[in-house]
Amino acid sequence: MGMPSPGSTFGLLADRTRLRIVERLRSGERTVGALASSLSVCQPGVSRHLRILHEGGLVRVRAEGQRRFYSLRRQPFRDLDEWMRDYRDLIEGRMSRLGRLVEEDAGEFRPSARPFLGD
Amino acid sequence: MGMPSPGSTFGLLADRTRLRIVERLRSGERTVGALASSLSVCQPGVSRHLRILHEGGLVRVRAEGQRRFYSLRRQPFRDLDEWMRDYRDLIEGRMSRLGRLVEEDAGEFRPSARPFLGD
DNA sequence: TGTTTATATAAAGATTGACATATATTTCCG
DNA sequence: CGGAAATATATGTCAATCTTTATATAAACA
Repeated sequence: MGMPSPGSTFGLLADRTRLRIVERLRSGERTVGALASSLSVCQPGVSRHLRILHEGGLVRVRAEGQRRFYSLRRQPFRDLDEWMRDYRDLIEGRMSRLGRLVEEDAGEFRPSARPFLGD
Repeated sequence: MGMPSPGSTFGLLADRTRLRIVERLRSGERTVGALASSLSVCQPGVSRHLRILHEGGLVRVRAEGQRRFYSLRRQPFRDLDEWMRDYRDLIEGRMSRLGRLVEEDAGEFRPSARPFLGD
């Protein structure tokens, strides 16, 4: 459990608030207060999520006086990108024969409670 | 809430078992039983996770007799790839000025319970 | 030193989510 | 038709997680 794997990164990004935090950090480092006010989330909430993100290796912190500047680390995103590479064939439509069989229906998608039966 | 967004996809992939299922499906469609035995997860468990994946739009189903063949849909992965595009600059080290300031430390990373103070 | 600002942690309640066991449904086959 | 195979659902339980409120720490400042 040294390096954060894509699997655990998914868990970090699965939370709505955390994802919004990460997207704010995409353009550069931010303080806790800046995040809290810009996201209209209470400060302890932001702190807690930042702690989780930090423990998960997604962000780093830099202290300057009383303020803490959080920013994204690149490694986990690099790992995510690497993980996605295995799905490039799927993404670009190049499927194995087995996959192609069902990929060709290409019909519209509609989620349903029942995988089948219901239209 | 129509199309599965990256955000919700992260939630789907956050679960260990579901991620393993998805990775099996990467090479083509599989039946529930095949997944259950190959992953050593009980069949109801696999069915349940497949239902969640289906409701989330990550997989489709094809019925053939008593068996159901599950396979990956490409759209959510395409969306994921698209989402990652916004992080390409970060991944490749091209950061905004603000980001670069902290990116340059490039020191080793070590998760800790306390974001600071510790070491 | 006392007060304000910025951030972290604690505690408690509510919600969600996973897992295992048992059972129902559908299809195949003799 | 009756049994077996494949898959889905229901239920009860347990653990993890999020949210809020209150409080603690730590630095800045007057």
